[in-house]
Amino acid sequence: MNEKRNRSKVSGTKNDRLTIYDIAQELHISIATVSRALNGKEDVSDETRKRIMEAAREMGYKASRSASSLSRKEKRFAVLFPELIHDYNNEIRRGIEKEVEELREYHLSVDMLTIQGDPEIFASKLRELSADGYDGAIVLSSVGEARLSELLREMKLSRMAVATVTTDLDRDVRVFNVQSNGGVAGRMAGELLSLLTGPGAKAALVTGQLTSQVHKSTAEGFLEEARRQGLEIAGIYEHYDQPAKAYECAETVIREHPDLSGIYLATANSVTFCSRLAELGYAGKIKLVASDVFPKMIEFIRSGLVYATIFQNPFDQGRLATRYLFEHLVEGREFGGNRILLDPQIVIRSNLELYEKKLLDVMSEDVLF
Amino acid sequence: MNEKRNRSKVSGTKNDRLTIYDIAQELHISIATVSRALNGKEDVSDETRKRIMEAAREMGYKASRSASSLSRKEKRFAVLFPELIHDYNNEIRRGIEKEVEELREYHLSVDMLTIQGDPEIFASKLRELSADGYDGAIVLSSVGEARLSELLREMKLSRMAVATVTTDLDRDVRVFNVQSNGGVAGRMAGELLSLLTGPGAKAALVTGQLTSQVHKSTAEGFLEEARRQGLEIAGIYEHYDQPAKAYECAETVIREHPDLSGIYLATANSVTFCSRLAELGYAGKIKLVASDVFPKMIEFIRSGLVYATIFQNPFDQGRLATRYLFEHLVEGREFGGNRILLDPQIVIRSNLELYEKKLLDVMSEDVLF
DNA sequence: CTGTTAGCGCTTTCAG
DNA sequence: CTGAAAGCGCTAACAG
Repeated sequence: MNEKRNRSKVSGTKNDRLTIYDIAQELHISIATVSRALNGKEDVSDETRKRIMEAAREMGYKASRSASSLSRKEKRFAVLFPELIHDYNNEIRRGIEKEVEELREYHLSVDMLTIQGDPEIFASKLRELSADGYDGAIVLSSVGEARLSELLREMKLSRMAVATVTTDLDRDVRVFNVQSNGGVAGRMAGELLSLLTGPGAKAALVTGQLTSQVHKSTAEGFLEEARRQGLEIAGIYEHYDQPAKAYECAETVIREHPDLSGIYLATANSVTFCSRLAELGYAGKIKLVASDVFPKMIEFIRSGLVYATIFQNPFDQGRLATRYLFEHLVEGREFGGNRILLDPQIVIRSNLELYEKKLLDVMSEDVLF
Repeated sequence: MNEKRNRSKVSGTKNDRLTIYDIAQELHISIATVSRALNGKEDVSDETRKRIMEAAREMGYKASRSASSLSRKEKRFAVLFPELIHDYNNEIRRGIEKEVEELREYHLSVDMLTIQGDPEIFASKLRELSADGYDGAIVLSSVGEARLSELLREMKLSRMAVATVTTDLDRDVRVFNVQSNGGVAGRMAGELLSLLTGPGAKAALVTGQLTSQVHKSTAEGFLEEARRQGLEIAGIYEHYDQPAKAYECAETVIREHPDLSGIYLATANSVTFCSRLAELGYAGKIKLVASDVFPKMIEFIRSGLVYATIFQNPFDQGRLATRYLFEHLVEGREFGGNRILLDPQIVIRSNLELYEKKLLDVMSEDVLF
């Protein structure tokens, strides 16, 4: 059979690796079959496949990523962005691009697509990609999570794997989701705000819209911690990420609660709100805790208008989603439909520079990777 | 010459990669020579080497890590730990082990050594390893940075690359160093403490010993920010990481400054200090900001004895050092003798669970890598 | 459904 | 100092 194999002869390579040759030998079959079985290809009898899988597990076989990516066909996936690219999404994109660059070494190619923000169009694009033989897709849909889930469920994308970042779909139509740990972020904001205003003070929550799952858990975390800290919640305001609404919202909030001590701005798009608040002369008076770090926010913190912001790590979200989808596609890594939550971080003036640096392309390489 | 090469024929592999074949062809030499030159092997004439390097650069050649690690001899390096393994070093070790496991795929093998903490012994061990053909070493020496630097400079470890974590050596005797951004950590502590105590309050700094470079920059950062925030610095206390000294130190501090409002505990080994302070009845009275997260510290924060702690990410320090040393060894990545500084993070009660989880082996996979 | 075989891109003997 | 050739471990045609 595989007689050509004469181990322990050449190269300085140490000879201890367990390969498909070993398991083929053990089972008296060819390496090709082993390879096929291990990669879940169709053309293997159930019987044989079972024996192979079992042997592999028992012998503790672990495929060599190097060898496989050297011979494998290129894996392809697409990234679907909604049309509206704001700072946050842009950071996610940068994270994806960064990781893609590293994974090119392993024979991955990725196409970035911008899609008009309507669940129907997203769905049909996905179906098209699937038909075109794409192996996977990362979806960043801004709206219509429920509707899109429904559509995807109906069409059953043959073999294409879908992952989501920040915005999520139903568990059964995607492999995994990566987002920030909203619950903890909300609680951190609550704790900081209470520290800033003192106990028993009056605080408000300003957010995008609560129908979004991420925003909802952030809000819940905040309210929970606020309660714990004895903050009085004056109200919850949604501005639907529309500047006009946010502008108006700022006025409404202070009109309704002239004695307000603090506000948690739970979404990244609160610039207008902040600016308006400052215009109205509330700069130092109301303590602000915000979300994320983007150029405008850096100014706000530096000037003291905003005391702290909770960084949600969009860059790493993109990066991780890319890597995980790759591992799923190539190595069959499973995620059980789980959400992968990244740690939010507190940014105040003294560590602001670290996050400012991340925004530039400097990136200084660190962590992680 | 390399006639066996017939590109664009087989496999589904896309055909666009620039390989050593291309550059060999271009220069009318063999791929073996190209490979040798690119890897800095001895046996290549200066003339040829120069031509090859230049061609490679011009053509934008980038070696395939997969292909190389598939054929390469195993790279070996050693990790030298000081005898005293406390929580912090242990986390570094875990980080190293984690990364080593991932890099085994790329033919890396690592030995962990525990060394008696004396510069002379460290040096002679390093010289021995170098003679044994080790390609690199990561050093975590606890004391005698200056002396060890001197010894290493004298002996000139043939070709072995040395990297350091946390504790550093002189730039010319190691390739790079990884540590936490002490300066920023100190400033963060300063800002938080000032927020907790209010402006103009009296605060003290308690640290291990200031001869260590990391601790020194942390202290400087703290003092700078304290000044900025208008904190009055009552004093700087060193306890040399000795429990007995720390115990005593707690008493000294409150005796000398009964009106103290806050303390920054700048090193990880301040448990005794904290406990003693609590015993003396100063639990709620003096605001504490500490360093790092380890089991005992988690309790302190949960109970409110310590308000915040600055996490210095030892796990990632170990991990990154390992990866970078690997990249240096295998891909010739250069660091210009630089320090690689990781971002310190603020831990308060509401995000404590995230860091607690990191300590368990759960690690939940996230980031980074 | 299974086996044979030709590489992926690179490094390392082994001969000159 | 340089070249030829044999693999590293795996996958993808291509035959059966």
